[in-house]
Amino acid sequence: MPELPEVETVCRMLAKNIVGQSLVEVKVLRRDLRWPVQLDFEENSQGCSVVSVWRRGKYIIIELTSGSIIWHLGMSGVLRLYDELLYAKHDHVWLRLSDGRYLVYNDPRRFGSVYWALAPLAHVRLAKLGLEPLAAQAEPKIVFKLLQNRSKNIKDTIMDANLIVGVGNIYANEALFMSRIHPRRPAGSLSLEEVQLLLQNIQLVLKKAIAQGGTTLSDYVSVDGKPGYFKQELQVYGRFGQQCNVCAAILEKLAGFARQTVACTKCQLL
DNA sequence: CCTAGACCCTGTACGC
DNA sequence: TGCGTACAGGGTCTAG
Repeated sequence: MPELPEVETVCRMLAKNIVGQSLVEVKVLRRDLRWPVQLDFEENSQGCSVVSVWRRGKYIIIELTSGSIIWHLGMSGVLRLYDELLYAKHDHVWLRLSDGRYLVYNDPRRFGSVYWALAPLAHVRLAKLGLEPLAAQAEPKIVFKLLQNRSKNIKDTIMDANLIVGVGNIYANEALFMSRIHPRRPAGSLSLEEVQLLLQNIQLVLKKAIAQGGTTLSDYVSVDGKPGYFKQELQVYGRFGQQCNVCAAILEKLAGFARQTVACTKCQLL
């Protein structure tokens, strides 16, 4: 399941492989993704050339000579380059490039979405996105202020893309463990020092995961079909019932969260 | 403005 | 073996 590091990995691969090429043919095989693919998607994007590929949060922006394609991979979406077109189950969109290769979007669960927009950052899905955790504006004081007066637990709060983008369930679990902060702590109760530590660890875990090509749990592969190698580094996610790598206590699965939450309640204090 | 909870979807894992 | 069910997850929407 693609999180920020996986999306970043895909963007880098795409930037290397498709910039400068034109989209010779654009085909949508299924329009009922998470949001319906606009009826004019093909005609808007077809014939344009790729200027650059970058991301905002978990949204991939393929900037074209006219407008941009915005792609969100959802949970199970995969963008891959192929030398030839081989129709596979759950292929929903493909783009034929001027070098003859195909960029194919496959997504079994169809939680992903794709749009064409003239100004991608102004798009309704992107306009209200929060801070980029790896960018310079993500300063502890700013994040501390964002968390003030919030009673919701810190774990679900840092996963809110309207505040901070790109921190999905895996990395939220990991960053809180690294910071020795209990997931159930009210977001507003964290001190500036704790916020600073948490932010540092969010950045650290994201950077490490990017360096390893992301985390492949089951379905994620990059553009070249290769998995990520961060799974072996996970300290808590998916390890409930196993021993904490720091204190050897048994890791617990905690209730009351939007997503699976695992913590060492001996290391991470309320 | 904030929060909790439902919802979208299908492959996988598990119990009987 | 096969069937049914719970679960996984990001992001959005609705109700309170």
